[in-house]
Amino acid sequence: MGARFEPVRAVRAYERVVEQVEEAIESGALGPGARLPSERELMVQFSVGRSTIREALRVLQARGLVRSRPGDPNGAEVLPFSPAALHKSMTTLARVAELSLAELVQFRMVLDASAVLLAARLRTEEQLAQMETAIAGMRAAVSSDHDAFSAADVAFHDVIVAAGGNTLIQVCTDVVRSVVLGLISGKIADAPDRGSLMRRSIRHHEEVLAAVRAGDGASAARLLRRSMYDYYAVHLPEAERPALRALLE
Amino acid sequence: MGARFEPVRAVRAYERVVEQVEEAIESGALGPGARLPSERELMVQFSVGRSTIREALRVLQARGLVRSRPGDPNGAEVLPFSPAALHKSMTTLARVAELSLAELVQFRMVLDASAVLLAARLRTEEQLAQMETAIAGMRAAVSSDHDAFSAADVAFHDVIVAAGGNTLIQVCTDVVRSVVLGLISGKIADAPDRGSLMRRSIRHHEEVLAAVRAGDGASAARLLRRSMYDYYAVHLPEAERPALRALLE
DNA sequence: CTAGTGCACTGGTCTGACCAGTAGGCTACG
DNA sequence: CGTAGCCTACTGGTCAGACCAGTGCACTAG
Repeated sequence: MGARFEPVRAVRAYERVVEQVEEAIESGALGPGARLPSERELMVQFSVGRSTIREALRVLQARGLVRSRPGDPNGAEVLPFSPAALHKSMTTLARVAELSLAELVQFRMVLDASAVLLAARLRTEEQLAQMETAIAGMRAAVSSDHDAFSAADVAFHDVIVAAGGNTLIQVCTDVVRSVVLGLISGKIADAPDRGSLMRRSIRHHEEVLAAVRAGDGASAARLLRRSMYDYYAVHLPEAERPALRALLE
Repeated sequence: MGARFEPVRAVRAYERVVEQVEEAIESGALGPGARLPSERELMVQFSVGRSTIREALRVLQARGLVRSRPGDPNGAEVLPFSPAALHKSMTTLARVAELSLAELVQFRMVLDASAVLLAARLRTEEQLAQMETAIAGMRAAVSSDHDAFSAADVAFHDVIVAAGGNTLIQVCTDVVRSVVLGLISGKIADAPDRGSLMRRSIRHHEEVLAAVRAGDGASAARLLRRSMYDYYAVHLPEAERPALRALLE
C-alpha cells in the first residue's frame, strides 16, 4: 500500500487557544495567582476575535484552571489546582450512571482502608496527635451537634488520608466523600438512636487510631472498613449491603 | 443577631443555560443521542444572545456532555457519559501536582487489588473464560509483539475490574492506567530482558486467575499487587519503590 | 430511477457596540 | 497636608448582525 493519510481533525480556533494557555499553566510557566492578559489583549496576541478568546476562557474555567471576574483590571487569574473539576465529573458520573450509594461507600471503604494501611507506616507523631484531636472533637459533639460531629469525623479521615501520602487517594476520597454526604445529607440527623451510633463510631475510631499508632496497618484497615460499614449501612437498602460486607471478610 | 444575609453570587447568563441543559441531561430527560435545538433556536428559548448560548455549549462540551459539529442540521448531540472529562482532570492533576509514577502505580495497585478481591466472589464462569482468553493472548504475543501483549494485559485487568462490579473502580483504573501508559510509553519496549519480564508477568496472571477461580480473594489481591509491583518497579527510581512495597506486606 | 445541483439550514468566527463593574489617580475639601 | 469623594480608563458580560464553510435534503435534469 502506498502513502497512508490520516483524516485531519478540524481543530477549532478556540481549541488551539485552550491548548496554548493550558500548556503554559501545566508546565508551570504560569503559576497560581498569575494573571492572563485581558481578553482584548489576548485577541491581539492570538489574532482571533474576542468571542473565540471567550470560548477558550470558558473551557479553561470549566476545567478549573482560571477564573475571571468582571471589572478586574488584570486579566483572568490562574488558579491553584483544585479537584473541583474532578468533583464535577464524578458527580455527573454518579447521576448519569445512576451510581448507588453502596457503590460510592464501597469505593470509600477501599480508598480509606488503603490509606490507613499506608498511614500506619508513614504517620508522624504530629499526625497521631491530630487524629487524637479529631476524636476529641467527635466526643465533644456527640449527641448534641451533628454538624460538628461530622466535621470532626471528616477531619480524622483527612489526617489519615494525608498521612497515607498518596495524592490521588486524597483527592478521590475527598470527592467521593462529598458526593456521599450530598446524597445522605439530612438523613443522619433523622437516624433513630443516633446517639449510640455516634458513640459506637467514636469507639471504632479510637480502635483505628490505636492500630495506626501500633503500626498495625492490616488491623487498622480492617477496623476502618467495619467502622464505615456500620456507619453507612443504615442508609442502604438491605439488598446492597452484601456487596459491602464482601470487603469485611 | 438579626437577619443574616449571604452574599449574592453574580450568576452569569451562560451559567444558567448550562444549569438547565445539564439538569435535563443528568435527569435523563435528554438521553444519549438526543439532539439539542440549534444555537439560533436556543437563543430564542433562553432569550439570550448567541454568544451566551455558545459559551454555555463550550462548557457542556468541556464536561463531555454534548458535542457539536458544524453543518449538522440538527443541533448539538447529547453524548453518553464517558470518563473523558474525568480523564482530563486527572491528567491535569498529574501534571500540576507533579504526581510521580510511583503514586499512580500505587493507586492502581490499590484499586486493582480491591477489584480482584471483589471479583473472586462475584465472577461468572464467562468472565473466568475471558480472563483465560486474555492470558492466552499474552502468551501468543510474548517476545514478539509488545503492543499485542500490552493489549491482552489490559484486557485481563479490564475483565477483573468489570467482574468486581464497582463502576467507580472501573472508571478510575481505566483513567489511571492510560495516564500511566502515557508516562512510560516506549519505555517498556526498551526494557532489558523484556522477554523474561513478559513470561514472569504471564505466570503471575495465571496465579491470580487460579486464586480468583478458587474464590480466594485475599490471595488474588496479594498476587496482583506483587505482579504489578514487579512489572512497574523497573521504571521507578529506587527511592520511590519502598512506598509501593508497603502494599505488599 | 438516479446523478447532480441548489437551497436552507448548521456551527465557527469576526466585528462593533453597549453595559455594569472595578481600580487607581485626581481633585476639592477639611 | 491628609483624606473623602469623584472621574476616567479600563475590565469582563452580553448582544446584534454579519460572513463563511460545511452539511443534509429536496428537487430536478438526465
